[in-house]
Amino acid sequence: MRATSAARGVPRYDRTAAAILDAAAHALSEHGSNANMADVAGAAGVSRATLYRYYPDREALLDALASHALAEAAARLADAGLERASVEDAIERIVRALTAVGDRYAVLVREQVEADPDEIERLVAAPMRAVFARGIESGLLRQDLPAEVLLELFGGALVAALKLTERGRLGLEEASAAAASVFLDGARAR
Amino acid sequence: MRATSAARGVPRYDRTAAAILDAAAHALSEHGSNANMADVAGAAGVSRATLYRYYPDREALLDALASHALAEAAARLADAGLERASVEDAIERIVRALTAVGDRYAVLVREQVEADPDEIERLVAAPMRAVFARGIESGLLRQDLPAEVLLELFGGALVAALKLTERGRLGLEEASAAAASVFLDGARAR
DNA sequence: TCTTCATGAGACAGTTTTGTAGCAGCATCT
DNA sequence: AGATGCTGCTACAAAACTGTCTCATGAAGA
Repeated sequence: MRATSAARGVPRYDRTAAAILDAAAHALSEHGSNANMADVAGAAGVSRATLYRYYPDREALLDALASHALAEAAARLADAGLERASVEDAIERIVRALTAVGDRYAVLVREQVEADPDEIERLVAAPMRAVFARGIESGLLRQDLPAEVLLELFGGALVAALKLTERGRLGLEEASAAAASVFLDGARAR
Repeated sequence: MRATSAARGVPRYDRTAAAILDAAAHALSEHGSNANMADVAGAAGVSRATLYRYYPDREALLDALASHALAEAAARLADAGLERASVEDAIERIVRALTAVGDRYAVLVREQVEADPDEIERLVAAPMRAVFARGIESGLLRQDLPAEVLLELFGGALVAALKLTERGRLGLEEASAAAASVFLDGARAR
């Protein structure tokens, strides 16, 4: 096929592909899964035909979007050096890392695209859960709730922070700080 | 006489309408907005034609569903006697009230149906915000965050509780208690 | 300048979903 | 039993969306 040879040699292809993906992420997180391919194309500033040239069908687009977001989140989490930080620091770093991916994260959550559950677990959920487990074990975090539950509640706080920023109620920094602070205080052992 | 005739004269229609709405809520919260009218009809145990007889189009169904959920949530909140309870009690009662509406609330959130924003504000958001404002003013809750922000974070905890139950990770009671406890501790003044 | 190639525009078929309509069966109420 | 009216079934038209294809244009690269 032509696409493969083009993708191998030409940087241009990758560049526009990424641009489309970026715009698509934005469009989809606004309109939800209701968004057409036409809507996505429009948001990306390309024609519908071009969109289909880059992503053969809707599924391909969603998959690419999901793995892109996952990769970005994973990269930021990996850079955060969670293992070497205190639990409290680690939690704040997670908040900053994931709110930064915000837009794309929201897409993944709303739709149930769920790139590859195993990859999500390995690259995102596991490192976070490890932090919580460490906190529980060390006695910093309350021990009456399993790490899994804390993880979910933490996710709720994250989503809330994103909503606050989307709504312009707070800046990203303030919202992240508020979410981290409230969650941490709530999760801390007495 | 009038009351009984009103209750007995139209009951059939209203009863099936309510039954359809109930099944629709269930089907929609499972399949998301991807669910067809056919799916909804199937879930409700009626034919597609009958579904359309009760709700002329998709929008009418969603609207009815939204206002039904809103009414239920509002009723439970009103019954909770939030003004007469302590802030801590009030927050726990809100959690119980809203997680009970769970299913239908999830539908409203996932899609952006948003019944009537004014009604939501008046019947749900305002009473809750009043509790938070009272807590802030009385010094029970932290004063570095506006009630609006606490409200959003609280919403995040609520959604997390619903997810935990949907996933079978915790029972509704446990999940509600965990969410209330973590949020309350996090929102409490030091 | 000349070639190459991505792009936009638009037509097109196929599928899914929506909403309407008619008709016959059946349950409920009198 | 008889009348009313709700229901399911089926067919149908219209719309929305998807995915494919062709062709002319214009910009980037040799």
